[in-house]
Amino acid sequence: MRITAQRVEILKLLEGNRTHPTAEEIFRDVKKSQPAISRATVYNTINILVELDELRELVYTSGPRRFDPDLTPHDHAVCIKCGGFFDVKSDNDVRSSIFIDEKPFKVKSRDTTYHGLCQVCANSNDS
Amino acid sequence: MRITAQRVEILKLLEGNRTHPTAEEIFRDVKKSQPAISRATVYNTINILVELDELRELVYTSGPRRFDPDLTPHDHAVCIKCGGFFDVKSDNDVRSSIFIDEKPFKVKSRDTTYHGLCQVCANSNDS
DNA sequence: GTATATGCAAAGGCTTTGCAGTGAG
DNA sequence: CTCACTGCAAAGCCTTTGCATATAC
Repeated sequence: MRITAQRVEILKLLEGNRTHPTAEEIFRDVKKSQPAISRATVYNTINILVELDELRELVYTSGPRRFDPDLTPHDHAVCIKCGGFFDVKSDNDVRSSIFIDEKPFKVKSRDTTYHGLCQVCANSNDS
Repeated sequence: MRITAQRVEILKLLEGNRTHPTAEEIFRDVKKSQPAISRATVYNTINILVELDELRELVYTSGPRRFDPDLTPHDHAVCIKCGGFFDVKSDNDVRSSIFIDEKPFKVKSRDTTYHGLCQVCANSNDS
């Protein structure tokens, strides 16, 4: 994997990023320091990082993919009203093996997403 | 919600269906009994059923949406090699409330997906 | 009768691909 | 020097939308 100026900027932007950005958001932000960058480069780099397990692809329903550079085990919560995407501490261990019809399934990763209402939306009264 | 021949056939097809079909697969299968049905009708019906909580939209990464008419609490496992999609018994309860920065989040549903290798793929030796 | 559902085709959002040119190693 | 990466534009996949017609109630 070659180190290019574009990739350096993408990595800089992702480092410590807790906003769960979409590819489009990454593209928009990297454009500030790399005005000529193309979406293809962003998608290409993201896909390589996910492939290398250096970037986590989030798991949820609907909309564009979101990415998370935080590789420590944690879950996520999505507010069904405002769309907010939050980190949640895991309360159970990742099991290395589960059984399906008594046949073992070798777990590589586990993704848990809660769907519901965040505090702000739960307390607001608009329809 | 009106009962039309198309909807009856879609519901028949989904009833007891454990294949986690995509909209395209539902379209293809319903075509057998309703040759003139359009994708728009399938998508429309699916979306209404999901909205009414009569059909579960699965949560996983990549590819088209998959649907599950089994509304009892259970998790899923996806084989990263063959793409197989399996049901998994849940081993923990759905929590009705979690905390994010000490602020409550009202959980409506929880989705857990395991990514890994199914028994067949774990035992095969091809690259 | 009338509102809702249908089928079709077109458009839309997100992502990938093909290709010629560029630049890291 | 060479091969991987880039930017661009086009295409691709999945889904939604607009509209005229059909049909459940």
